[in-house]
Amino acid sequence: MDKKEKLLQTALTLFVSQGFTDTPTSKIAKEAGVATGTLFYFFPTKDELIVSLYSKLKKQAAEGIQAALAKVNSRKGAIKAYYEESLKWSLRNPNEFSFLAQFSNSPYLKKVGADEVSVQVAPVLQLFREAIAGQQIVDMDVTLLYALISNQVFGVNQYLSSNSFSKREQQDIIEDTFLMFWRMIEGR
Amino acid sequence: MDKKEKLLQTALTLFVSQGFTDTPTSKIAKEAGVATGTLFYFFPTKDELIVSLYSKLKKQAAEGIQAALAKVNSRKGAIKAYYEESLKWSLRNPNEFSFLAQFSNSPYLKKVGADEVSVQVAPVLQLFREAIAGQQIVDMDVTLLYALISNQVFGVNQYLSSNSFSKREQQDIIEDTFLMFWRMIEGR
DNA sequence: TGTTAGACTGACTAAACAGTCAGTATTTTG
DNA sequence: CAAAATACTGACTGTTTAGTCAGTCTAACA
Repeated sequence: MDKKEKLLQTALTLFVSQGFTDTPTSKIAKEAGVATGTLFYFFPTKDELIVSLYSKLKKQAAEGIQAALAKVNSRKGAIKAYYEESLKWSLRNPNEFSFLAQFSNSPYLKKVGADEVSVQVAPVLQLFREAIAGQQIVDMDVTLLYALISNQVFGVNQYLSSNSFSKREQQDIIEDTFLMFWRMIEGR
Repeated sequence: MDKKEKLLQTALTLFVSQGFTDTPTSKIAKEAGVATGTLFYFFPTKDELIVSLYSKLKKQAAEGIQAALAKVNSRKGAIKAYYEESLKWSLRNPNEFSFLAQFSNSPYLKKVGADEVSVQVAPVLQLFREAIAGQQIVDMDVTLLYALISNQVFGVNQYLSSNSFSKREQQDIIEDTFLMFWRMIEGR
């Protein structure tokens, strides 16, 4: 496998289990089966490795979720698809999700361009805007709606991943909590 | 002032702006106006300093919020009070809140006893249990309800603190979002 | 007043770490 | 094939850092 890719993958595992700063670059290189110099050949500094990993995962997540949106036509269906796919992605990729959570609550977040973050968010905001225009949901700042849906996804993920449910039960909880979310934001 | 207290306070500020591991103990001591040895006199290791700070803040937050609960009699009122006070505390204490968020998403969390965490949560779970028994809200796992309310608080805090609203506007948003939350969880 | 205990000091050290670099292997190109 | 560019190596270094320790200061008590 590509050594650069192997480094990112190893770094992910180690970062999730020990945190950014308690994971020495030497250990990442060793575990990935490459020389220390190689790590710095691809990533000039440790910080750039961390930020690269963030960008890669964020993009990866967004693509998977965005793909599911395309298959839907109704507006409520699109928001539901976004909710469901976000949750399913996070359950399928617990390490990736945990890394993103840790990163987003750390001072590293500042090292990422604000526009890089907003690009991923834009399509969801658009979805909310259309639903407001169509009077399907309450008329409020779409960034607040985005904060609400993201954090509900986060909370339900927390709940699902700290219990051991069957696939069927998970699916039910995902659907139930989406209906609750929809009830929360729907107009009237 | 108490040097131990001064150390905790200084550590908080530095941790929030630079992260745990990019804040050397030497800097904490210097900024707090004490010798390095003093820091290790009170906290045997840096990790214990971090965990102590977590425990202190968590307790502090819980007390403030719990106090407001006592003044309320109705059940919906109690849940509303919990929601409002949590948000207000987090807005009044942004550094403290940011530290707790960072800590909770870091591998340090494992170093805190599980029961220490659950003690703070118990009264809220009880509140939900009673509301379910009284058929005021949907009958679902109270820990899921807890995950939902906590994360909604977190999301609304995020929104409020990244915009500059007047006190009045803040209050309105807090109340509106609580009503939405209630609509989400109320039984039929 | 002398004794004792806790608070506090800061120069010091041993270990760990990010990043370098001079050089070797491998692949691409002309 | 030669030459050039790129991928990769790992021993090494300068710096930073958590934590130590031998000893000082303060206050209370007997």
